[in-house]
Amino acid sequence: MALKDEKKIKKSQTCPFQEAMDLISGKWTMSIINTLMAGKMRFKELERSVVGINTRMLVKELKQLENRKIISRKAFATMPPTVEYSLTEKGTSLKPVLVEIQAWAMQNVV
Amino acid sequence: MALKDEKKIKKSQTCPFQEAMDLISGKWTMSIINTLMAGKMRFKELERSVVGINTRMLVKELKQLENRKIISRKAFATMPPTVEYSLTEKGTSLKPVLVEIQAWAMQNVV
DNA sequence: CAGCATCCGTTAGGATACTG
DNA sequence: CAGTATCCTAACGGATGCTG
Repeated sequence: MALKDEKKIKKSQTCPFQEAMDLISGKWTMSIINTLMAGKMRFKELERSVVGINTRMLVKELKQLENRKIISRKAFATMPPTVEYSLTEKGTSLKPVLVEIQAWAMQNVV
Repeated sequence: MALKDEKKIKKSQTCPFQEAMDLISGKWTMSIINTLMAGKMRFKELERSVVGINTRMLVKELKQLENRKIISRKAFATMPPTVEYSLTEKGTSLKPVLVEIQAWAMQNVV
């Protein structure tokens, strides 16, 4: 059976900036991307690394990020299954954004 | 009477990064900040500049941003009333973040 | 392990009428 | 003009059990 929580990619956003914000928004999105900046990671690893997230949210985010070509998913037909997530070129290019947010956070939220 | 939609500042976030993300997230937040980068603006001006937003959302965002010291509000006892919103030092310091997001948006979302 | 399904409460966001 | 109030819907997010 198909998925229940099928993702609906919001089309027809106004400007690219809004679309970017739409992507960046989301409680866990940037944390996941940030975590993946360190290198590829398996599902369970991510679940442990991104403190506080739960399975459903992680699955959801990963799917959305995959759809948006921010991350890529590689599954291996092992038993038990192995799935590796890593940033795409597009995903990696978010690094400067991440850096600036972190810099701002350190200086201001303290 | 007090406000109905009283803002509840989410306390006890984990790390500063999460807090920053919590601030940045929000459909209109960055657009408003971006608009205010150009200089101080009145309520109605903002409502017109931030395309697609409605009164309730603008009020809500402005209040939240004021609470977080990102913008400052100056009201003048004229008739009809005049209220000017402008970025604080803290708000202006978000400029690099904005720049990076926009750069990324232009390159990737196209 | 990787993940989908289900139940469920909370928040975000939208439309719009109204007031000092 | 600068908001407030009210009504509503759609996402977001959390907990947890189950399966190939």
